[in-house]
Amino acid sequence: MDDLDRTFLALGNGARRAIVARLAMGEAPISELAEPFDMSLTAVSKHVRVLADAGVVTVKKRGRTRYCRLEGDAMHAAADWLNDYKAFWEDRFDALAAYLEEDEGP
Amino acid sequence: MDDLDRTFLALGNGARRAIVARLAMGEAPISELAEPFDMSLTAVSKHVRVLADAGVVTVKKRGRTRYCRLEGDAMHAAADWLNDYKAFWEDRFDALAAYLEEDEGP
DNA sequence: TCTATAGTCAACTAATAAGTTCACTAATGG
DNA sequence: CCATTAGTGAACTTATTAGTTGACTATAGA
Repeated sequence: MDDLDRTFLALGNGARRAIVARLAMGEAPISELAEPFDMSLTAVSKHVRVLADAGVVTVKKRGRTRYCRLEGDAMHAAADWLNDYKAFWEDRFDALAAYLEEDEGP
Repeated sequence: MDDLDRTFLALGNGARRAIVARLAMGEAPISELAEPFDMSLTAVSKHVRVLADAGVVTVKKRGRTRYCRLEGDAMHAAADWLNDYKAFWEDRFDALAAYLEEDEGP
């Protein structure tokens, strides 16, 4: 499994995307991330680990609290991958053809 | 499981992303998609089904052949979701703050 | 020091994913 | 008609995911 696999799989879950959305507003402890969910803290902690393994978030311990924050790089890579196919939702097939010929393709 | 879940999960596999890359060059039958893989046709057929269930590709039967082609909408939605967090890889936290205040947030 | 808080770890269950093989259907071409 | 090609379906294995509970560690605060 490669990095992109892990990133896309991490984002393929609504709870984890909600965590990402929350962290976009600023770092937060795991227990705070867990509040909106009808789910054990353990379960949320596992979701955070999936995001962390994918590099989408980093976790830092201060005292007894683990603070999570969003890291852009993994999502950037995923967005870059997707954007190679922009032509398919923008009716710019000419641009895609040009892109594909320029190199080995996406 | 919602649409975005299915799309991200579908893309969270290298073989399926390779299929998407191939289809960006034009539609292709499943047996042609299978050629580069060291995998049974049945397995590739299942990968195509995962992509189709996510709306990433459509499959049309002509004669005994199923032609697959890329559909932009699902990937577009995924790219849109990711682009809401662009500020995290572009050091434009001001822009994100503005975005988050403008409405309910991402 | 004692208690509450923050979170992890281990063990378990139930569901889903990724692959296989084999049997099958449906269309093509000679 | 017959063999080949294209692909599906069912049954199976193995691994992973998502969640649970209960016991545990570590820190904070009165």
